[in-house]
Parts: sequence; C-alpha cells; structure tokens
Amino acid sequence: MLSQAEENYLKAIFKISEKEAKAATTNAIAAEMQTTAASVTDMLKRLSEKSLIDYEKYRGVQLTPEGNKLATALIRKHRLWEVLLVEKLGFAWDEVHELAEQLEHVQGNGLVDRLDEFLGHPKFDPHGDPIPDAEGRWAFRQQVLLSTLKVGDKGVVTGVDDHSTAFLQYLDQMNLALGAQLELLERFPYDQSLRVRTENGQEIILSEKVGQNLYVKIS
Amino acid sequence: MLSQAEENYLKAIFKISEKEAKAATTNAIAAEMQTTAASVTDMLKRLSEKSLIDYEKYRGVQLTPEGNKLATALIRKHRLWEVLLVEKLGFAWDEVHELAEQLEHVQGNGLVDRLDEFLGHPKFDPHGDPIPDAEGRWAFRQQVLLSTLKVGDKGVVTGVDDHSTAFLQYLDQMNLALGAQLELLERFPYDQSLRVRTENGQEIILSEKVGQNLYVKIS
DNA sequence: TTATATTTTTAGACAAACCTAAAAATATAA
DNA sequence: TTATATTTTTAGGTTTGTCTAAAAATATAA
Ligand SMILES: [Mn+2]
Ligand SMILES: [Mn+2]
Ligand SMILES: [Mn+2]
Ligand SMILES: [Mn+2]
Repeated sequence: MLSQAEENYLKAIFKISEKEAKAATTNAIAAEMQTTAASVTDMLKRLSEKSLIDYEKYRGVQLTPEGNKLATALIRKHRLWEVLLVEKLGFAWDEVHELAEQLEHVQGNGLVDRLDEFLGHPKFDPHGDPIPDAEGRWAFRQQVLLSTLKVGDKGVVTGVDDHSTAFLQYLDQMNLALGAQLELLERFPYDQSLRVRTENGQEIILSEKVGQNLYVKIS
Repeated sequence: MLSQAEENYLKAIFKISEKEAKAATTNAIAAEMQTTAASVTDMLKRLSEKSLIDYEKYRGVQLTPEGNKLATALIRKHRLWEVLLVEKLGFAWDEVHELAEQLEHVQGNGLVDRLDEFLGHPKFDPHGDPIPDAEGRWAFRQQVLLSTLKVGDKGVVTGVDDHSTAFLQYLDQMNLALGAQLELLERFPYDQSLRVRTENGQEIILSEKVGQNLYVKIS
C-alpha cells in the first residue's frame, strides 16, 4: 500500500510523461508537485526502491508497468469522483478538483467499481478528460484545439486544456459548457482572436489564448 | 486545520465521554485508538495546546466546546458518507465503516451540506446511529436494548451497539435489518436467551449477547 | 499506613515527508 | 576546450506521529 504522497508523485510523473515522451526530470516533477528538487530526489529513491519507477541519477525517471498501472487507477478514481461531485452532488466543474484530489486516495475493496456502476460507467469527467476503464484502457478522443479550426468549421466543445477556475468560470459566462455547439466565423489576423457563433445564435469574440485551451470535435 | 490523526483522537475522546460521563483516561483513549499510552500523552499535549481539550496531567481529558464541535462535525460527515455508500453505492451495512473512516477526513467547502441534501437530510446512518444536523444537534432516540423487553412486548429494530462485521452479518442471516418488526415470546431463565417472532412469522432463538447489542423501539 | 500494583508521563528513537544550503554532475556558451 | 550556467544530488535539519523502556504519580490492598 502506498502513501498519499507516493501516489501523488506517481500521478505527477504520469502527467509529465504524457506530454513529453521522454523521461520526467526532477525539476519538472518538483514544479508539478509544487515542492523542491531535493524533496523529489528523496521520493524518487523511495519509488525506485518499490520498483514503481526506473530511476538513474541525473537521468530522470519513467514509470514501470506497475507504476503506470497504479497511476492510471488513481486517475480513474479521481475522475470518477469528479463525476459524482458534479452529476450527483451538484458542484460546478470548477469546484471539484481539490476535493477529488483527496477522494482519489480513499482505499477500499470495490469502491471504484461501485462508483463507476452508480455513475453509469462514464467515459469522460466533467472537464472532458477521459476516464480509463477498470483494465486501464483509455477512450480515444477525436478532438482538436479550437485555435486549429478553419473559418467555417463547426464543432462541439469536448474539453479544456487549462483546468483553472478562472478559465472554467469564463467559459460558463460565455455559455461554453461541454457539448455546446459552435461555428468559427472569422479569425482576425491582428491578434489571432476568433469570432464564434454559439449555440443560441449569439456571436462572441474569443482570444487566441482561449482558442488554445478549448478542445472541440469538428462536426 | 487539523490533521487526520488529531481528528481521530477528538472522535475517540468524544466516544469515550459519551459512554462514561467522566473525563476520558489516557488508557481508554489508547485502547480506542489502538495505540500506546505514550503516543496518547503526546497527542493530548498537542490537542490541549490547540484548546480542543482540557487536559491536566494524570487527570484525564474532556473536550472543550470547540473540540466538541469539531468531533460532532466529524461524526456527522462519517455517518453521511455511510448513508451514501449504502443507499447510493449499494454497499452492505457491514462494509462501510472503514471507508467512512477515510472519507470523514475529506475537507471542502459545502461538501457536507451537499451530501446531506443529496441524501435527503437523513437522521440516522445505516446502523441506526443518529446523524447530528448542521448545527450539531442530535435526534433523540427512543430505543432500548432488546434484552430489556418484557415477554409479550413488540418492537422494531432501530440500531446496534456492536458494529462488528460478525454481528451485522449474523443479523442479516436472521432477517433482522433496521426497521424489522419483532415480538418477544419467551425468555429462558437458564441462559437468558430469547425466543422471538420475526416479521415473516418465523420464530428464532437469540442469545443474551444478541439481546444486549440490539436496540429496538417498543411499539 | 505502608507496600504493591496500575496508570501515566518522560526520555530517547525512528520513519515519512518535507525544507535550506552546499556540493557535484551535466549542459551550454565562449 | 575551457568557463559558466543549470540541474540534480547530498548533507543536515524539522515536524508529525509513532514506538519501547524507564521513571514518576496515583490507586489499591495488606
Ligand atoms: Mn481534477
Ligand atoms: Mn492527490
Ligand atoms: Mn477533471
Ligand atoms: Mn455507522
């Protein structure tokens, strides 16, 4: 059985390895965990000792198959709890991350499966992030950043890259929830901002930054 | 903000003080927490420092009003989570205690209130134990031990004193769930065992020990 | 009331997880 | 290639929460 700290490090390494295909560096892990490089080195020794990561001094780390399995299970738990908090308890999508960060560490036989069952086996969490199944398989997402759409393309909001409260609440204000339909009407060359028609026919201007943090599926 | 260990000690002291009206002793707390007296003394100093308990060396401890408030809130959380696990996730009543023991420590604004709302403001948990309301008020239970009934009395099962898996599963086998109706037909003087008619008209024999661990409301 | 038993506290240690500061290794630039 | 900058590790220390063994205080019994 792992401590909460050990679990959190595994998840951090997983996240980093997800973006960059190479070994996760000490500094990258420290940044992700909001701690110091020295603390990370300490923990890497422990995780290596438990065969959850491959670690060579100064060379960064990679999850072993066992470490990968544990990290995946943790993300599954985190995202299932997020679904419960939003779908059943009525939290907003910008309120649930910190709670799920705690709930993901609750250990118990059958808990995850019962949660999954109760929620109807959701494939995506409230932010559009995929929920791996009980065997650790990920649903494939056919989505692109809004910024990559061509003028005239229509799409449906499927997720966010930025999970910050500020961004999520901004999207709420713009009526851009998951599943919202939109059409790219114009891209202004001056600042790459976007004119977009939303579901209710309303036209809004979105900054380049918004376009680079919002995923859509072209329809 | 308190650590999980601090919260658990507060709850242990609360439980002990609930049964015995006098100050909780170091040894009693050690037994409840399944730890050593030395560890308890350490923690009592910390809790006293934080004004959560009144502590005088060798004299045992009592919760301060602040400590009492925190312990009550913790029990409220614990029991609400137990209701969710049984009513929504489908766990059996003997499976939820350890999970709730972890879930009770999850911190988050509005979590308890939303949980309470989602569950329909339950007054009792799956074991018949009362759930204090948001202001820390306890529902009054008009219940007695089955062993105190007179022959001929009828009653309804309202709770258990022993929360062990063994006892709860035994009750399941006897069809003695919460709300089950029963009638005391006979008390054998030899060993104080009880002949009881259950809901479906079936007659069963219950040991003195069972009678002393099962609460009923006389109807 | 004195001796004995029990309870509680102290002393000293340990592991987990963190920190800062300094040293060592690696990467980059002149 | 040598000097400089950056990254990473080590060294040494802290806090929380635990432990065992010994000492001190309190309770019980002769
Ligand atoms: Mn999250
Ligand atoms: Mn976490
Ligand atoms: Mn999420
Ligand atoms: Mn209960």
